[in-house]
Amino acid sequence: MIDKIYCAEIKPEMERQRIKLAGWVYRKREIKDKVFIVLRDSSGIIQIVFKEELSKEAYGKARKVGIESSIIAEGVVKPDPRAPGGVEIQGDRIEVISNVEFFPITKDASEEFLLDVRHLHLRSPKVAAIMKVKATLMQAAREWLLQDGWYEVFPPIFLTAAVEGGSTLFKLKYFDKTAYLSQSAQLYLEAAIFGLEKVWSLTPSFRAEKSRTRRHLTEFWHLELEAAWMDLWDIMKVEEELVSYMVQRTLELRRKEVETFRKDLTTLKNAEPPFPRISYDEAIDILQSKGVQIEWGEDMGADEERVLTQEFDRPFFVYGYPKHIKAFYMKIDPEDERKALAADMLAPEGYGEIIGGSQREDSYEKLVQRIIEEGMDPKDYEWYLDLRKYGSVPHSGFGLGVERLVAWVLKLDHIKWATLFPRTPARLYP
RNA sequence: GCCGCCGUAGCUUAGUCGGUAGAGCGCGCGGCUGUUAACCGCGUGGUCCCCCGUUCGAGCCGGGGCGGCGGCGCCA
Repeated sequence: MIDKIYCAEIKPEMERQRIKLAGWVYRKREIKDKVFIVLRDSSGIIQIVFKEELSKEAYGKARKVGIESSIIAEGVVKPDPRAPGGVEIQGDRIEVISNVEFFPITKDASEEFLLDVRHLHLRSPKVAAIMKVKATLMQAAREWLLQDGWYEVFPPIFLTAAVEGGSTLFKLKYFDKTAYLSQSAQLYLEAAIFGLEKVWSLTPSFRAEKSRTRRHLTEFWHLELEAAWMDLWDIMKVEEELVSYMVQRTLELRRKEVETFRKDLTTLKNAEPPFPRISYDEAIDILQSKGVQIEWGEDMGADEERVLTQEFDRPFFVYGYPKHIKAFYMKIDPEDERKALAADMLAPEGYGEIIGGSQREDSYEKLVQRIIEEGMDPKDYEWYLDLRKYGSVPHSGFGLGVERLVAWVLKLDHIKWATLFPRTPARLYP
């Protein structure tokens, strides 16, 4: 590792100090006997001036270097009001590690082109800022989970057939058998709670749906929690505490990056427990009062959800959905057989669902009945049903879409910007 | 699966009535006493997505195909 300092570490107080930098040429401007190079590294940018009078050799090399070339430069710190950021480097040495003739990304690139050259786009400070925020959100999640006593587990990604509507699963050859890519670790986490009680996992999930929306990817990162002895209300508390900690911690550690994407931090700052809780019934009432055409029993579509999220200035829960629009493994509300003990967490500002959670059906008989009702075969769920045969307990869990959370936190217009190499029905490369 | 839109230079695009395909950016050369995605001048660069048809002549009109984008459904 070379002995260099980061661009962001350079401060006006370091005047006259000699320093070494390594990074990439972000901008270059030539004026008569000077070359201005704005150098970029993972921390930020700094301007280096190469003057012919200071070093003819360095000046000559700097003149020839192309955008995005990798270089090592040396010089002296000099505060200057004309420099971006108020400080610059008077450069007298430059070593060109790898020169670039021409860099494909220029100022008029379309979003589509940027995705075509995503491997090169990743070096932009804006993308780096998103990835830093994503990393910090997950760091915060780990901090919270650790201090609250949750065990991280590592569930399988290869699955056998028939879990929750096979049409959304990616199919692949597994020697002489057929396997599917996991779309949720949930069933496996449910098995894990019998030994560990409170477990979580972070895995990729795959959905073979040709969804063309700003909140769907075919591959996304899924943070899932499952806990024994918790009912729906317990798990909702976990959800709001976790999300709140992730958001507040990120505001603390990554304020600068967050602010480059959103000016108004209100909804983030408001994300403190308790989050508002409204029932599905209340949600329908609100929508009907807003003139939305929706009847009790119908699922909320994207349009309805958007209207609802605009009624809130922080994340909120909708609980008590009709059972027929929810998954078979969710427990039926004993006080109202039409409903499932399910709750979604929706982000405000039009973002909508970031968490789907529920209390799970823990009775063997009822679960078998639900599987049959949904037109599925209990034989396909033998091991899962076993969990209800041998020491079944009340338990609950949820799944959080990591990219969806990032998209809301940074007010991104599409969750694909929250991932390194987005996978959509049409995009598998790069 | 359904609805809508779009394919012209490396990128972003203009292209009138069907008549030799134009610009900006990038890149190259030159200029400029401190630039801020610098600026100025000159130069460089085309399978007009593909096929078929109409026509003396198609980027433009007609038919078919392929690819992509936006939205819905599905969901995290």
